[in-house]
Amino acid sequence: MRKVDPERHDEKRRQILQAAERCFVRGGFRGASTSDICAEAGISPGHLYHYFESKEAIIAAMTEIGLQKAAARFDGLMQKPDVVAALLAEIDSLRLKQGMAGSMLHLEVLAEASRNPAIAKILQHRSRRLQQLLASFLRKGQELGQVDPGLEPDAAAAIVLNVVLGAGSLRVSNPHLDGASSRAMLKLLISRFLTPLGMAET
Amino acid sequence: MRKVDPERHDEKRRQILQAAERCFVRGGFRGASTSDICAEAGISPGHLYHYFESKEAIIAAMTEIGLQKAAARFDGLMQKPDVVAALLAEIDSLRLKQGMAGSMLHLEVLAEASRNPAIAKILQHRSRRLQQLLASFLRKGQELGQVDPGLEPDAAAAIVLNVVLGAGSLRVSNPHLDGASSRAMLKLLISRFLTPLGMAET
Amino acid sequence: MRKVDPERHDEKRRQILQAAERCFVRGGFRGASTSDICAEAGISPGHLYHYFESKEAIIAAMTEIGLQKAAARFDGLMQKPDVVAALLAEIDSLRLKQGMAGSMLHLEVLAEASRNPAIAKILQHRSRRLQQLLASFLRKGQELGQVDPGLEPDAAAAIVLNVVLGAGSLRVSNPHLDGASSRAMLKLLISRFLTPLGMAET
Amino acid sequence: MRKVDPERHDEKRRQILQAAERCFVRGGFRGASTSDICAEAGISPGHLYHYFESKEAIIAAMTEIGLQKAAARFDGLMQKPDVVAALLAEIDSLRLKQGMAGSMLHLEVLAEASRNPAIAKILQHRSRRLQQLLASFLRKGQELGQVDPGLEPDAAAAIVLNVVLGAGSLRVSNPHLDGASSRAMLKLLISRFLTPLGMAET
DNA sequence: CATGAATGAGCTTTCATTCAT
DNA sequence: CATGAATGAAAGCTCATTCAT
Repeated sequence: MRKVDPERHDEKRRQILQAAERCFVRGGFRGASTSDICAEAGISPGHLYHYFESKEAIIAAMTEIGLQKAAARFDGLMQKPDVVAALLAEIDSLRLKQGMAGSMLHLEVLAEASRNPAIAKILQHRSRRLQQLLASFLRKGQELGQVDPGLEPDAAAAIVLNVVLGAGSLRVSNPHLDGASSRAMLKLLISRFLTPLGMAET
Repeated sequence: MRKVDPERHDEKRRQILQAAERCFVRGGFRGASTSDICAEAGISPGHLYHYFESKEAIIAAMTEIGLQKAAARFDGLMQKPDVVAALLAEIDSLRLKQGMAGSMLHLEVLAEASRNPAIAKILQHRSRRLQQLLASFLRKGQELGQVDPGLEPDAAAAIVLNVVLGAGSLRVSNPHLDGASSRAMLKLLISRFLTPLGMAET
Repeated sequence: MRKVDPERHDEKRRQILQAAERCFVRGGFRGASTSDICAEAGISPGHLYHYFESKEAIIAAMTEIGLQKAAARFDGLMQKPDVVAALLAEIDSLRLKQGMAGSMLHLEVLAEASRNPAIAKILQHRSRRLQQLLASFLRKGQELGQVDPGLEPDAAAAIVLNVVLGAGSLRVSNPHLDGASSRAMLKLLISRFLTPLGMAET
Repeated sequence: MRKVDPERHDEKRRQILQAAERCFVRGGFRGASTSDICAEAGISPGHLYHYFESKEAIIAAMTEIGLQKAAARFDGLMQKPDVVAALLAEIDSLRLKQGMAGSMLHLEVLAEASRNPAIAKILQHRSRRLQQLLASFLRKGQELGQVDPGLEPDAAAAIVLNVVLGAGSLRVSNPHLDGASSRAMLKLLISRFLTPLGMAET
């Protein structure tokens, strides 16, 4: 005799977010209309507002989720013994798993954040967390002699994150590019940046 | 009964594009209306269509111009004796000169291209040119022993270009970041990537 | 298997009407949504329709109640010995007790009635009752020599009622007006209108 | 070769306001949609916003115009020799000329002003002007011995104005009322209020 | 009795584009 | 060349009401 079923509510929210994601991938944040999202989610136009206060709230929720997922992945990395190798492996998996969708949405988030303060705040907050995670990861690597101790961990983490997350746009400007070789090149870039000078190259 | 003066026409086009740029920086491609652009350019709403077929044509023209400018800058680099040093200097000047505007517009172009085939085509065409330019530049560096001969020039050029152009989004996700130190970090990243293994670090 | 308890039902109806009144004072009949009313009454949106057929039924019920209350007050006046004095005292208490709420709602009722036949009917029916009450009151005053015998009681009652009930709008168009002095002025107006010509002024 | 024709623009604005007035009389400020107004004015839905910033701007403009017209009428009164007689004559003409429309709109304005600060401001500003006009009118009457010198002109003006403007709602709550006799009653009310005590009644 | 998910029409407003002047 | 009036589709959002549970 439960009055409210918060599980069902959350489940529906998740479904709507997934529908929204598909629409946003197709047309971007501005290009996808709330009607599109409702149609994709199989609900009526007004009902969307039972679950989200506004279209912007959907964008915000999706931004949050996207970056939370990324953080969860990095959390997993912290357990691996070889820091640099783990990071390089991560590059491979990042690119493969999310396909185009993730990259495109990340571009959308960046573009939106550059003029929408609410989204900017979420992006910055989550980015900071990711960087702190990566920085502590790098520090561990420095202690183990796997990462160049001369690198300031926080600034290095910011740069590495930006490069890795920005790699998705390679496909946009160079669709003809060979995925494997550009991924290899990217790993080489990161590897040379982080590896202590005296060490041999993989 | 003066004929259409093609110079005046082009001059006006340029003015409108500059006005459009200001509007797009403020609100993005979708967020800026043609009326905004007309107001900014000091012309009437209808008159815009004497100079551009559609709003998309404006976006296309601006994408072209933006990438042409970047190409022109790289052209200049080709004259410098030390290839890597020139590239690093370029990173500094890139960031300083265009400020936020350039980065934000580049994000817009990428986001737009990821779902608008017309813009994608322009972006890809111009990117290819830029990469060819940079690749031949790298090849020259390899001949002079300034660039690691093991790097495949085309793939390396793509990666380097992506990293440099994507650096603008650092400011979006990390507004608090110290510009100088992140610029230094970025230069170190590029330098370690390109420099032959045996050479000392700057 | 308890039957529907009509007392509980009526009690709930009253609670909802009170909640509705608060909402209508804030935003007017059109400006307050049924959801607002439900939230204010602490019930779920659907449950409202167990107590009222429609939003208009709530408005109608409130119109009825408001005018019934006014009638009850006038009923009390009928017992007082000095007719005009009782009426003037009533003016004071009317203004003080209902504050802004009563006036604003009366304005809403008038505005709504001017285009909603159902509400108009209620308003007219209840107004007629009030006027008959006041008219018989005036007749009594005429018999006692306290009210000018030359005044036709029904028409005079209509005018006096309109003036008194309309006084609430003074605060809307003149918020800076001194309440006491305008009340005094209003009492003078009514007093001079009703008092027989030969009699001295209070 | 005039570029803009402000006359045409103003003429169109006036036409739209007239169309809006008809719609507002029918359904009130909230009940009439912008689409209704556009249809009534014979323009497309979007084009309304060429002439008015928002629906509220239309309401505001109409409020202004309505009260300006009232002020213009009162201005005319200032010329008449017998102050009270002129005012009474005005009551007759007021009621006849504007028919139901004026009264209903005035009710709308009052109801709207009671919760919309922007409209309240306009109403209060214009009301103040009207009252100052009427007050100076009354002062003149006092000098000429036509108005009771004991009345404080400003407060008296506020009351008289409220009674006269509020008379329109008589028709709403008493549609069956005889216009002539209630008008006579109203004039008697005003006359007894203003006339010096010693003077005979008309 | 009571909930809140669900509907769908309708709201105000924006905007790229066209066209008579 | 240039204007700005005009269009009409579509946007995000609200709301009275219904209904399965």
